[in-house]
Amino acid sequence: MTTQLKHKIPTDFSKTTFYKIDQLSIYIHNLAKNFFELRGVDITHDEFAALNFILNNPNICQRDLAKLLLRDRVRTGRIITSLEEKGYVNRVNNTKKNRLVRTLSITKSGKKLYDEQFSIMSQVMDKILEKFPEQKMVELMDTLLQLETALSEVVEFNI
Amino acid sequence: MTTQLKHKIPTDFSKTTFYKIDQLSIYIHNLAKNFFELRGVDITHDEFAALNFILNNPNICQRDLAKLLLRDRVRTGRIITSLEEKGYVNRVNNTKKNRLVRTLSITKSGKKLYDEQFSIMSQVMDKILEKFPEQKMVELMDTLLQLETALSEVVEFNI
DNA sequence: TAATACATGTTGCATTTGTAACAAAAATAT
DNA sequence: ATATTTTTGTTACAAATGCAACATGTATTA
Repeated sequence: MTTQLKHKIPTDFSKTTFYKIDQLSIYIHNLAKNFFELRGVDITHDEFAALNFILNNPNICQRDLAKLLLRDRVRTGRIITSLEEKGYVNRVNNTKKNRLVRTLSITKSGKKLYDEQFSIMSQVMDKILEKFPEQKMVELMDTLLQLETALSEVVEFNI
Repeated sequence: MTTQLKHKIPTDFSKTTFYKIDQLSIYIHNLAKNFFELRGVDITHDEFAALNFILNNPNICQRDLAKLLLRDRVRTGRIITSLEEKGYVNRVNNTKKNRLVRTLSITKSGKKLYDEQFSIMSQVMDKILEKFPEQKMVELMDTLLQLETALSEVVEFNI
Protein backbone atom coordinates (compact mmCIF):
# COMPACT_ATOMS: atom_id res chain seq x y z
CA MET A 1 0.00 0.00 0.00
CA THR A 2 1.70 3.14 -1.18
CA THR A 3 0.39 6.63 -1.41
CA GLN A 4 1.73 9.65 -3.21
CA LEU A 5 3.09 11.98 -0.59
CA LYS A 6 1.51 15.37 -0.59
CA HIS A 7 3.51 16.79 2.27
CA LYS A 8 6.69 16.03 4.11
CA ILE A 9 6.10 13.08 6.39
CA PRO A 10 7.64 13.59 9.80
CA THR A 11 10.22 10.96 10.72
CA ASP A 12 9.50 11.62 14.33
CA PHE A 13 6.45 9.85 15.71
CA SER A 14 6.13 12.40 18.48
CA LYS A 15 5.63 15.15 15.90
CA THR A 16 2.75 13.51 14.11
CA THR A 17 -0.72 15.01 14.25
CA PHE A 18 -2.15 11.89 15.86
CA TYR A 19 0.43 11.75 18.63
CA LYS A 20 0.02 15.43 19.33
CA ILE A 21 -3.70 14.94 19.76
CA ASP A 22 -3.01 12.03 22.09
CA GLN A 23 -0.72 14.13 24.24
CA LEU A 24 -3.21 16.99 24.39
CA SER A 25 -5.70 14.46 25.66
CA ILE A 26 -3.39 13.65 28.55
CA TYR A 27 -3.30 17.35 29.47
CA ILE A 28 -7.06 17.51 29.20
CA HIS A 29 -7.51 14.49 31.44
CA ASN A 30 -5.27 15.98 34.06
CA LEU A 31 -7.05 19.31 33.76
CA ALA A 32 -10.40 17.63 34.35
CA LYS A 33 -9.06 15.50 37.21
CA ASN A 34 -7.62 18.59 38.92
CA PHE A 35 -10.80 20.54 38.25
CA PHE A 36 -13.05 18.02 39.97
CA GLU A 37 -10.61 17.44 42.82
CA LEU A 38 -10.20 21.15 43.43
CA ARG A 39 -13.97 21.45 43.63
CA GLY A 40 -14.29 18.41 45.87
CA VAL A 41 -16.50 16.69 43.33
CA ASP A 42 -16.28 12.91 43.28
CA ILE A 43 -16.70 12.25 39.57
CA THR A 44 -14.46 11.13 36.74
CA HIS A 45 -14.08 12.55 33.27
CA ASP A 46 -15.89 9.56 31.78
CA GLU A 47 -18.69 9.82 34.33
CA PHE A 48 -19.16 13.50 33.61
CA ALA A 49 -19.32 12.82 29.89
CA ALA A 50 -21.82 10.05 30.55
CA LEU A 51 -23.99 12.46 32.56
CA ASN A 52 -23.91 14.82 29.61
CA PHE A 53 -24.96 12.15 27.13
CA ILE A 54 -27.72 10.84 29.41
CA LEU A 55 -29.01 14.38 29.97
CA ASN A 56 -29.17 14.96 26.24
CA ASN A 57 -30.45 11.49 25.37
CA PRO A 58 -33.13 10.59 27.89
CA ASN A 59 -33.89 6.87 28.09
CA ILE A 60 -30.68 5.93 26.30
CA CYS A 61 -29.61 2.34 26.86
CA GLN A 62 -26.21 1.21 28.09
CA ARG A 63 -24.98 -0.01 24.74
CA ASP A 64 -25.95 3.19 22.94
CA LEU A 65 -24.25 5.20 25.67
CA ALA A 66 -21.16 3.08 25.20
CA LYS A 67 -21.13 3.99 21.53
CA LEU A 68 -21.30 7.70 22.33
CA LEU A 69 -18.58 7.42 24.97
CA LEU A 70 -16.46 5.24 22.67
CA ARG A 71 -16.11 2.77 25.55
CA ASP A 72 -16.98 -0.91 25.65
CA ARG A 73 -20.15 -2.24 27.31
CA VAL A 74 -18.37 -3.47 30.43
CA ARG A 75 -16.62 -0.20 31.16
CA THR A 76 -19.81 1.71 30.43
CA GLY A 77 -21.69 -0.55 32.82
CA ARG A 78 -19.21 0.35 35.55
CA ILE A 79 -19.59 4.06 34.79
CA ILE A 80 -23.36 3.77 35.06
CA THR A 81 -23.16 1.75 38.27
CA SER A 82 -20.92 4.37 39.81
CA LEU A 83 -23.22 7.22 38.75
CA GLU A 84 -26.22 5.29 40.07
CA GLU A 85 -24.48 4.74 43.42
CA LYS A 86 -23.83 8.46 43.64
CA GLY A 87 -27.48 9.16 42.93
CA TYR A 88 -26.89 10.95 39.66
CA VAL A 89 -28.71 8.54 37.33
CA ASN A 90 -31.44 5.94 37.48
CA ARG A 91 -31.59 2.67 35.66
CA VAL A 92 -35.10 2.02 34.39
CA ASN A 93 -36.57 -1.05 32.77
CA ASN A 94 -37.80 -0.12 29.32
CA THR A 95 -38.25 -1.54 25.89
CA LYS A 96 -36.36 -0.81 22.71
CA LYS A 97 -37.62 -2.26 19.45
CA ASN A 98 -39.86 -4.46 21.58
CA ARG A 99 -36.78 -5.72 23.41
CA LEU A 100 -36.43 -5.35 27.15
CA VAL A 101 -33.58 -3.01 27.94
CA ARG A 102 -32.57 -0.94 30.92
CA THR A 103 -32.49 2.69 30.00
CA LEU A 104 -31.02 5.57 31.85
CA SER A 105 -32.28 8.85 33.12
CA ILE A 106 -30.54 11.61 34.96
CA THR A 107 -31.77 12.48 38.45
CA LYS A 108 -32.46 15.96 39.80
CA SER A 109 -29.20 15.96 41.71
CA GLY A 110 -27.42 14.63 38.65
CA LYS A 111 -28.68 17.47 36.53
CA LYS A 112 -27.87 19.99 39.26
CA LEU A 113 -24.30 18.71 39.53
CA TYR A 114 -23.87 18.70 35.77
CA ASP A 115 -25.21 22.25 35.34
CA GLU A 116 -23.16 23.66 38.19
CA GLN A 117 -19.90 22.01 37.24
CA PHE A 118 -20.24 22.57 33.52
CA SER A 119 -20.97 26.23 34.07
CA ILE A 120 -17.68 26.71 35.89
CA MET A 121 -15.83 24.30 33.66
CA SER A 122 -16.86 26.40 30.67
CA GLN A 123 -15.30 29.43 32.28
CA VAL A 124 -12.08 27.55 32.87
CA MET A 125 -11.95 26.29 29.31
CA ASP A 126 -12.84 29.70 27.96
CA LYS A 127 -10.06 31.25 30.00
CA ILE A 128 -7.58 28.88 28.43
CA LEU A 129 -8.91 29.44 24.91
CA GLU A 130 -9.51 33.20 25.10
CA LYS A 131 -6.03 33.93 23.80
CA PHE A 132 -6.92 32.22 20.52
CA PRO A 133 -8.78 34.12 17.77
CA GLU A 134 -12.37 32.97 17.70
CA GLN A 135 -12.14 32.09 14.03
CA LYS A 136 -9.19 29.84 14.78
CA MET A 137 -11.22 27.92 17.34
CA VAL A 138 -14.09 27.55 14.91
CA GLU A 139 -11.73 26.21 12.29
CA LEU A 140 -10.12 23.90 14.82
CA MET A 141 -13.45 22.42 15.80
CA ASP A 142 -14.39 22.01 12.15
CA THR A 143 -11.16 20.16 11.45
CA LEU A 144 -11.57 17.99 14.56
CA LEU A 145 -15.06 16.97 13.44
CA GLN A 146 -13.79 16.11 9.98
CA LEU A 147 -10.95 14.13 11.52
CA GLU A 148 -13.48 12.27 13.64
CA THR A 149 -15.43 11.37 10.52
CA ALA A 150 -12.29 10.18 8.78
CA LEU A 151 -11.17 8.12 11.76
CA SER A 152 -14.61 6.62 12.33
CA GLU A 153 -14.39 5.20 8.83
CA VAL A 154 -11.27 3.20 9.60
CA VAL A 155 -11.53 2.46 13.30
CA GLU A 156 -14.13 0.06 14.57
CA PHE A 157 -15.10 -0.38 18.18
CA ASN A 158 -16.21 -3.73 19.54
CA ILE A 159 -19.34 -2.41 21.24
CA MET B 1 -13.61 34.19 38.36
CA THR B 2 -15.45 35.62 35.42
CA THR B 3 -14.32 36.19 31.90
CA GLN B 4 -15.89 38.16 29.09
CA LEU B 5 -17.30 35.69 26.63
CA LYS B 6 -16.01 36.12 23.16
CA HIS B 7 -17.86 33.26 21.53
CA LYS B 8 -20.90 31.21 22.20
CA ILE B 9 -20.11 28.71 24.90
CA PRO B 10 -21.48 25.28 24.16
CA THR B 11 -23.94 24.03 26.76
CA ASP B 12 -23.11 20.53 25.75
CA PHE B 13 -19.90 19.15 27.25
CA SER B 14 -19.59 16.65 24.44
CA LYS B 15 -19.35 19.48 21.92
CA THR B 16 -16.47 21.27 23.60
CA THR B 17 -13.08 21.44 21.94
CA PHE B 18 -11.41 19.64 24.81
CA TYR B 19 -13.85 16.74 24.82
CA LYS B 20 -13.59 16.39 21.06
CA ILE B 21 -9.83 16.11 21.35
CA ASP B 22 -10.27 13.50 24.06
CA GLN B 23 -12.55 11.42 21.87
CA LEU B 24 -10.19 11.67 18.91
CA SER B 25 -7.53 10.31 21.20
CA ILE B 26 -9.66 7.23 21.84
CA TYR B 27 -9.88 6.67 18.09
CA ILE B 28 -6.15 7.12 17.76
CA HIS B 29 -5.45 4.66 20.54
CA ASN B 30 -7.62 2.05 18.92
CA LEU B 31 -6.04 2.75 15.56
CA ALA B 32 -2.58 2.18 17.02
CA LYS B 33 -3.69 -0.93 18.91
CA ASN B 34 -5.20 -2.41 15.77
CA PHE B 35 -2.16 -1.42 13.74
CA PHE B 36 0.30 -3.25 15.97
CA GLU B 37 -1.99 -6.25 16.42
CA LEU B 38 -2.55 -6.55 12.69
CA ARG B 39 1.18 -6.53 12.21
CA GLY B 40 1.74 -9.02 15.01
CA VAL B 41 3.94 -6.55 16.83
CA ASP B 42 3.90 -6.82 20.61
CA ILE B 43 4.20 -3.18 21.57
CA THR B 44 1.88 -0.59 23.08
CA HIS B 45 1.29 2.98 22.00
CA ASP B 46 3.18 4.30 25.02
CA GLU B 47 6.06 1.92 24.38
CA PHE B 48 6.30 2.99 20.76
CA ALA B 49 6.33 6.64 21.77
CA ALA B 50 9.02 5.86 24.33
CA LEU B 51 11.13 4.18 21.65
CA ASN B 52 10.79 7.32 19.58
CA PHE B 53 11.87 9.60 22.41
CA ILE B 54 14.79 7.36 23.35
CA LEU B 55 15.90 7.18 19.72
CA ASN B 56 15.86 10.96 19.46
CA ASN B 57 17.28 11.58 22.92
CA PRO B 58 20.13 9.12 23.47
CA ASN B 59 21.10 8.61 27.10
CA ILE B 60 17.88 10.16 28.36
CA CYS B 61 17.05 9.23 31.95
CA GLN B 62 13.78 7.73 33.13
CA ARG B 63 12.46 10.88 34.70
CA ASP B 64 13.15 13.02 31.65
CA LEU B 65 11.48 10.39 29.48
CA ALA B 66 8.49 10.51 31.81
CA LYS B 67 8.25 14.23 31.23
CA LEU B 68 8.24 13.77 27.46
CA LEU B 69 5.65 11.00 27.63
CA LEU B 70 3.57 12.99 30.13
CA ARG B 71 3.47 9.90 32.33
CA ASP B 72 4.59 9.52 35.94
CA ARG B 73 7.91 7.93 36.92
CA VAL B 74 6.32 4.63 37.97
CA ARG B 75 4.45 4.10 34.75
CA THR B 76 7.50 5.13 32.74
CA GLY B 77 9.59 2.65 34.68
CA ARG B 78 7.19 -0.11 33.67
CA ILE B 79 7.32 0.98 30.04
CA ILE B 80 11.10 0.88 30.09
CA THR B 81 11.16 -2.49 31.82
CA SER B 82 8.86 -3.91 29.20
CA LEU B 83 10.95 -2.49 26.34
CA GLU B 84 14.10 -3.84 27.99
CA GLU B 85 12.54 -7.29 28.31
CA LYS B 86 11.69 -7.18 24.62
CA GLY B 87 15.25 -6.25 23.81
CA TYR B 88 14.42 -2.85 22.34
CA VAL B 89 16.27 -0.66 24.87
CA ASN B 90 19.13 -0.92 27.31
CA ARG B 91 19.38 0.61 30.72
CA VAL B 92 22.86 1.98 31.26
CA ASN B 93 24.43 3.35 34.42
CA ASN B 94 25.46 6.92 33.76
CA THR B 95 25.84 10.23 35.49
CA LYS B 96 23.81 13.37 35.14
CA LYS B 97 24.96 16.54 36.83
CA ASN B 98 27.39 14.36 38.80
CA ARG B 99 24.49 12.21 39.96
CA LEU B 100 24.26 8.50 39.24
CA VAL B 101 21.33 7.83 36.96
CA ARG B 102 20.38 5.01 34.68
CA THR B 103 20.05 6.28 31.15
CA LEU B 104 18.49 4.65 28.19
CA SER B 105 19.62 3.72 24.76
CA ILE B 106 17.82 2.04 21.92
CA THR B 107 19.16 -1.26 20.68
CA LYS B 108 19.70 -2.27 17.07
CA SER B 109 16.53 -4.34 17.07
CA GLY B 110 14.68 -1.50 18.74
CA LYS B 111 15.71 0.92 16.05
CA LYS B 112 14.89 -1.61 13.35
CA LEU B 113 11.43 -2.18 14.78
CA TYR B 114 10.81 1.53 15.15
CA ASP B 115 11.94 2.35 11.60
CA GLU B 116 9.96 -0.46 10.04
CA GLN B 117 6.75 0.15 11.93
CA PHE B 118 6.89 3.94 11.71
CA SER B 119 7.46 3.75 7.97
CA ILE B 120 4.24 1.83 7.49
CA MET B 121 2.40 3.76 10.18
CA SER B 122 3.19 6.96 8.32
CA GLN B 123 1.56 5.56 5.22
CA VAL B 124 -1.53 4.63 7.20
CA MET B 125 -1.75 8.05 8.80
CA ASP B 126 -1.09 9.76 5.48
CA LYS B 127 -3.85 7.73 3.87
CA ILE B 128 -6.29 8.97 6.49
CA LEU B 129 -5.14 12.57 6.20
CA GLU B 130 -4.73 12.76 2.44
CA LYS B 131 -8.30 13.94 2.01
CA PHE B 132 -7.48 17.07 3.96
CA PRO B 133 -5.86 20.06 2.24
CA GLU B 134 -2.21 20.23 3.23
CA GLN B 135 -2.54 23.78 4.46
CA LYS B 136 -5.35 22.70 6.76
CA MET B 137 -3.11 20.06 8.35
CA VAL B 138 -0.34 22.59 8.79
CA GLU B 139 -2.75 24.98 10.47
CA LEU B 140 -4.13 22.16 12.62
CA MET B 141 -0.69 21.21 13.85
CA ASP B 142 0.11 24.85 14.53
CA THR B 143 -3.05 25.23 16.59
CA LEU B 144 -2.38 21.98 18.45
CA LEU B 145 1.09 23.16 19.39
CA GLN B 146 -0.29 26.46 20.63
CA LEU B 147 -2.96 24.59 22.60
CA GLU B 148 -0.24 22.44 24.12
CA THR B 149 1.63 25.56 25.20
CA ALA B 150 -1.52 27.04 26.70
CA LEU B 151 -2.39 23.83 28.53
CA SER B 152 1.13 23.30 29.80
CA GLU B 153 0.82 26.64 31.55
CA VAL B 154 -2.16 25.54 33.62
CA VAL B 155 -1.68 21.80 33.99
CA GLU B 156 1.14 20.48 36.12
CA PHE B 157 2.29 16.87 36.16
CA ASN B 158 3.66 15.28 39.32
CA ILE B 159 6.80 13.87 37.69
C1' DT C 1 28.68 21.59 59.38
C1' DA C 2 24.14 19.95 59.74
C1' DA C 3 19.48 20.05 58.29
C1' DT C 4 16.43 20.18 54.65
C1' DA C 5 15.02 19.91 49.95
C1' DC C 6 15.39 17.91 45.62
C1' DA C 7 16.24 14.33 42.11
C1' DT C 8 15.90 9.68 40.54
C1' DG C 9 13.99 5.29 40.66
C1' DT C 10 11.67 1.24 43.02
C1' DT C 11 8.28 -1.28 45.87
C1' DG C 12 3.83 -2.61 47.52
C1' DC C 13 -0.84 -2.63 47.36
C1' DA C 14 -5.41 -0.96 46.08
C1' DT C 15 -8.08 0.31 42.25
C1' DT C 16 -9.24 0.41 37.54
C1' DT C 17 -9.37 -1.55 33.11
C1' DG C 18 -9.33 -5.14 29.42
C1' DT C 19 -11.03 -9.27 27.85
C1' DA C 20 -13.35 -13.55 27.34
C1' DA C 21 -17.15 -15.97 28.58
C1' DC C 22 -21.66 -16.19 29.86
C1' DA C 23 -26.86 -15.33 30.21
C1' DA C 24 -31.31 -14.23 28.48
C1' DA C 25 -34.28 -12.97 25.03
C1' DA C 26 -35.54 -11.15 20.50
C1' DA C 27 -34.68 -11.15 15.49
C1' DT C 28 -33.48 -13.50 11.50
C1' DA C 29 -32.58 -17.40 8.50
C1' DT C 30 -33.63 -21.96 7.07
C1' DA D 1 -40.99 -24.93 13.77
C1' DT D 2 -36.23 -24.93 14.60
C1' DA D 3 -31.58 -23.28 14.36
C1' DT D 4 -28.67 -19.51 14.28
C1' DT D 5 -27.50 -14.78 14.89
C1' DT D 6 -27.83 -10.55 17.17
C1' DT D 7 -28.56 -7.54 21.03
C1' DT D 8 -27.99 -6.12 25.71
C1' DG D 9 -25.84 -6.47 29.93
C1' DT D 10 -23.21 -9.02 33.62
C1' DT D 11 -19.53 -11.84 35.72
C1' DA D 12 -14.93 -13.38 36.60
C1' DC D 13 -10.32 -13.00 36.39
C1' DA D 14 -5.89 -11.31 34.65
C1' DA D 15 -3.38 -7.28 33.55
C1' DA D 16 -2.52 -2.49 33.83
C1' DT D 17 -2.52 1.69 36.34
C1' DG D 18 -2.55 5.04 40.27
C1' DC D 19 -0.67 6.35 44.39
C1' DA D 20 1.79 6.61 48.66
C1' DA D 21 5.79 5.36 50.72
C1' DC D 22 10.37 4.30 50.57
C1' DA D 23 15.50 4.31 49.30
C1' DT D 24 19.66 6.54 47.99
C1' DG D 25 22.44 10.25 47.08
C1' DT D 26 23.31 15.12 45.64
C1' DA D 27 22.24 20.05 46.01
C1' DT D 28 20.74 23.80 48.61
C1' DT D 29 19.83 26.33 52.70
C1' DA D 30 20.44 27.74 57.41
